[in-house]
Amino acid sequence: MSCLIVQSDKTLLLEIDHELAPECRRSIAPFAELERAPEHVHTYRVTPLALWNARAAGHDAEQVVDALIRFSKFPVPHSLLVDIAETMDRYGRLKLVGDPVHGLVLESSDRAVLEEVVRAKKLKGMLGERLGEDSVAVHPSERGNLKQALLKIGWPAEDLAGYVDGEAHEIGLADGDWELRGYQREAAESFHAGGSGVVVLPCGAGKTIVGAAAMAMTGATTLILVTNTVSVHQWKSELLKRTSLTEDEIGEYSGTKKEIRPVTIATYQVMAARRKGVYTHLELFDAKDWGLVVYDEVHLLPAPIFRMTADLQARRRLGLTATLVREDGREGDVFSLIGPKRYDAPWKDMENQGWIAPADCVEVRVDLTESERMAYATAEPEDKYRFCASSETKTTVVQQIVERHPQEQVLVIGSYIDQLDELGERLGAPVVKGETRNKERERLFDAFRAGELRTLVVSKVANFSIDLPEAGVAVQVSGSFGSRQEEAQRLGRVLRPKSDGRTARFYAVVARDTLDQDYAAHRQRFLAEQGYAYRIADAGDLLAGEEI
DNA sequence: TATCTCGCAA
DNA sequence: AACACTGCGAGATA
Repeated sequence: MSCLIVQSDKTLLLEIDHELAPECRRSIAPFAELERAPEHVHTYRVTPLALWNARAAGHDAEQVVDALIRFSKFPVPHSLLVDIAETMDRYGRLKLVGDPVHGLVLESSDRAVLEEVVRAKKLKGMLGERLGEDSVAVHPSERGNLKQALLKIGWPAEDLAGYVDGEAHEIGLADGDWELRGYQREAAESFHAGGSGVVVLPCGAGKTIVGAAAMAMTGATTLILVTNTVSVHQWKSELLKRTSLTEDEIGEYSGTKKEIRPVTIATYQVMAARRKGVYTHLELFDAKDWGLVVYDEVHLLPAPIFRMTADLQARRRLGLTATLVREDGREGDVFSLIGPKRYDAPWKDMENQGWIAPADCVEVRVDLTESERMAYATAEPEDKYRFCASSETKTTVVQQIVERHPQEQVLVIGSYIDQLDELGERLGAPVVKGETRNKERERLFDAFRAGELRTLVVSKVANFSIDLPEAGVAVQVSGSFGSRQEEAQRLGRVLRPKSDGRTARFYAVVARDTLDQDYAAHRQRFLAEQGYAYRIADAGDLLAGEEI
């Protein structure tokens, strides 16, 4: 009848072919993380961080328990339900509040918890004078570090200490031939009500516009931190288009320009740049009395920016991202330093509303040749992935795939330059890689956009370049080991809605029975969590002319 | 002053 | 565990 097996080790097994599976996935996604996603049964894990995010979003333990019981095939282990209730109850047992006399105070209605915390070695030096049975003073400069440390020892504090307003600066949304979409408004409102936190939206869903709406609601000077200079320019032009802000109210702070204006857009790199061990651009944080700090692509936030953010806890902070997963496992630091997840729009919901195109994902499995198999077996461990990912046979398969879609524009994406050069030659398509001059990139991207170029081969530049054109079909031939966010970004390249509503295709060409296959499985996890199922096809069938 | 090229860090 | 790509900043070139 039902589709879920709930185990006492906090793993959930979901039978994905079951008719209730999509509904079940949607119910458990807020508090469970996808761990493994093979063909028939997906494994989720109920993690503390996911439970706390759910809690911060206003879900209570009862809702979580209900979801598990509703979909479970067998009686749910009682110990697990107790554990979930207790874990969720840990969030907010401690509260950080502002105090007119002591500045910042950590308080708890549970004295035992406070005793435990006061004695914790990891919190040494962050706490001040004991104010009473249920409260202790906190050094204001330790607000961020304390939250980070409390999360690590399993007692995440709810931060109710409020924010400085910052220097007021009126920002309105521009009138024009556009409207804030429903989910964008909800996201901005949900952020504003929470004060700080993260908004998760798929690529192309208009994160910049959510940022603009949040800025309008805050009505204060804003510092926007972004990953690269292309993004600096994109934010600026988008803000000019969508808000009342004018050219001279928006500053660029990067390697080449150092403008500080009521709204300033800076790169992470310039902030993280050190000269002889000292950060040279810290003055930007104090240059204005910022009322809001926006962190674009928060899943890529570099370590030094985390450290600086720990000192900015009195300012409102908005994190924007398409995937909250970080390959370095610092999700907890995002939670404690930027804030909990305030809004999350699953990709499939966006698809149902027509904001992104439906996509058909196919994993094409290729056999290594006899000689390749031998070479793979004897290769040094550090060469193994590169070798199997760049198998000769893949080139022929990619050629076939491109021929199968004569009406579509195709992007071929990979990670190894040798392989891509070879592919470019065989397909008669230009290759855009790191060494391609900016002028040349622009020319090729324009030609592709204009439809003069049907096929384009791109390297890892696809991970950074925002003005890369979109396509109807993407073929991935190799990836950065198991990077989930890279996979998500690459799929994003085909998700712009098509004028006739047709489905996009995403092919991952993978060498069978090798490391390539293992990494591919790992990369697909995030997208599986979003409801994308990969069909598995055999390259032999494809080459024999069969429909796949 | 503007633009390019390079080494470096992450 | 390895590769590709990026931005910064400084020095060179015009």
